[in-house]
Amino acid sequence: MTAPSILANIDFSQPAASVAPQLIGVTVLVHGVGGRIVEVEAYDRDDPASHTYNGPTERNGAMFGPPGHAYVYLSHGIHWCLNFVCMEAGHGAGVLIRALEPLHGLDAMRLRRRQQDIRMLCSGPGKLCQALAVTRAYNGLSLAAPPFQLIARDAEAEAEVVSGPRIGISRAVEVPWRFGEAGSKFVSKPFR
DNA sequence: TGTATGATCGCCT
DNA sequence: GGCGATCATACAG
Repeated sequence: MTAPSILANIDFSQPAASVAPQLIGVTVLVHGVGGRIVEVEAYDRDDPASHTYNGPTERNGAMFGPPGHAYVYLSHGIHWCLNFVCMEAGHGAGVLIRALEPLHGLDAMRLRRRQQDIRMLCSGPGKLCQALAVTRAYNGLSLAAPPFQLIARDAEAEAEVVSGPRIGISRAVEVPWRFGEAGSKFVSKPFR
């Protein structure tokens, strides 16, 4: 059958802007290292700021694959960025994972980041990929199987989600598709 | 506290 | 050949 699109109680076959706020509070681990998601951004096919806006290419191919998989790309020739693919296969939407609250494997993260301050380990898309050792090798992999592990957020501890404009883009600047946990000290930039 | 800038490379025009 | 879904450092105030 088709790949599972429901992971950690989240249906990844929904639009990215619907999936994104639900991801706040979900724990993501790579080889057992990671933490709670506290900041994400949604990108859709009909979105001038999305890599998929102009259709499938070799780089963005994973986002046109099945939902619940990873899309990993290199930013500015330096930093890797991790996305979760949304909607049905062939659509081209995803959610950029921008920041985590580090919980598991802190020693490994500190070594990889060469940084002791816990707030500097995963407070940005490039930082968290370095902390979790995510590279192109993980592009297209299912989030339902190792090395990935998704853990649903605690139903009792519902996260309060706030939103605002996305960061570091030059088109569709005012679309409020950045989502974060209210009051979290681990986001890349505070929400206003 | 904030603005500016360099690093560095692959994708897309 | 231009330009990033970024980050760390170097300044200015």
